Amino acid sequence: MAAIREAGLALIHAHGYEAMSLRELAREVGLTAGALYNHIDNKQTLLFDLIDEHMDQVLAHLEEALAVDADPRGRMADFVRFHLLYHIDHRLEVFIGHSELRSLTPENRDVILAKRRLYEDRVTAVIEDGVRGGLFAVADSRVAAYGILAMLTGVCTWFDPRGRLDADAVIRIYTDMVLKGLAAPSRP
Amino acid sequence: MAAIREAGLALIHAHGYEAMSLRELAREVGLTAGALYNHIDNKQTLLFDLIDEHMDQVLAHLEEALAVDADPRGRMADFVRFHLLYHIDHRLEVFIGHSELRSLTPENRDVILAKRRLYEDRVTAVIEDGVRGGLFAVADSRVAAYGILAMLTGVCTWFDPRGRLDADAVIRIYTDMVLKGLAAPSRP
DNA sequence: GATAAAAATGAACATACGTTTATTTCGGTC
DNA sequence: GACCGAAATAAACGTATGTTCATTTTTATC
Repeated sequence: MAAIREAGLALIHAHGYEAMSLRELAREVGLTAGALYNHIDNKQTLLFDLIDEHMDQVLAHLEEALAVDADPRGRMADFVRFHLLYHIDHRLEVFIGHSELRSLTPENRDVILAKRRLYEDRVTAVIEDGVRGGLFAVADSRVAAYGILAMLTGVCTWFDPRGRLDADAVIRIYTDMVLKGLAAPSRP
Repeated sequence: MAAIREAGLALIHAHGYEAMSLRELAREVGLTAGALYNHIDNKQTLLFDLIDEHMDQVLAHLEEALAVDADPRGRMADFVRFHLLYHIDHRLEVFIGHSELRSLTPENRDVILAKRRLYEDRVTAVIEDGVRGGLFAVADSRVAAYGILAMLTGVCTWFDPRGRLDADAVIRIYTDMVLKGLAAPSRP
């Protein structure tokens, strides 16, 4: 049931997974605690499903976003736009996907980390493409990818849709910084 | 008592503030639950003190790090080195300082956010200096500061002291990306 | 070695936890 | 309108929560 997933997301975000109570979640969706178990397996599976489905979604949308452009600079710009827009729209999932890795079963955590590595691999590959073509120059493509990912994901902590800057302005600023940060020194 | 603060840090990191138990904290330092109250005011104040003292420390060390160099490029490089080294050494505090803002009293949260703003202001000022001098070119110094801060702070989530790269290598890579990302187009 | 201050104890407070279970209610199909 | 599977209920399981308090133990000063 979608209402349970949504309320669960909000409650985990507000209290942390361990401290969030299934009784409060049930109350929030108009059920009693026991009745929840007609819709979820247990608390741990609820957390895992929330994060896992988010990972599947973001991976699928990433493929779409990267399929548009052939040039590494264009692909990187497409990626920056996609990552910012998607993460602005899914702040709770992103927060939980990082802070509650600790609460996952080792097996469940491994599943999520493998999917996250896939995401990082795709970004790293774009950078490596650019390096091979002489457009980018970085000492380590993977660390560069980590840096860019952290920088972009950081919008989740401060972006306000009704703030001084709208999403497009942020995208312009970040795209400029990322492309300049990766760029090879221009030939004279 | 330092042992309480250290164990509290580890327990909050492992379970989240709400779910961490004072009884377990007491057990960890060889006390009974009630005896804890000879050393701390209450659970909330323990959390606040942990974060607040971290903020004070990082602010003080930032001032030292920024006092060395006059040139904006040098100051930014100094900042990148400092921020990376300090955050690598204080991963638990950094994690809690972000993820457990939600668990602070509104008044306590405001205190922390004000200190964080001071930190951001200092970085923003360095960027603005560079922009004024024509060395840097960014559309918005504050957003650029947010981006750089998130990028650097991200090391906390993946850096492994015994991994493929040591801290100095990471510092070189990030310093290069940051300075290039901020740089004004070179004059012909 | 008495004394005073500081620290530790264990019990108590009312309340909450995730999950299971036997039982009742609900929705929709013949 | 009987029937059946799905969904909801209330109660129960043993255990845990932050904090207070009267009492006992430890520590250090003269």
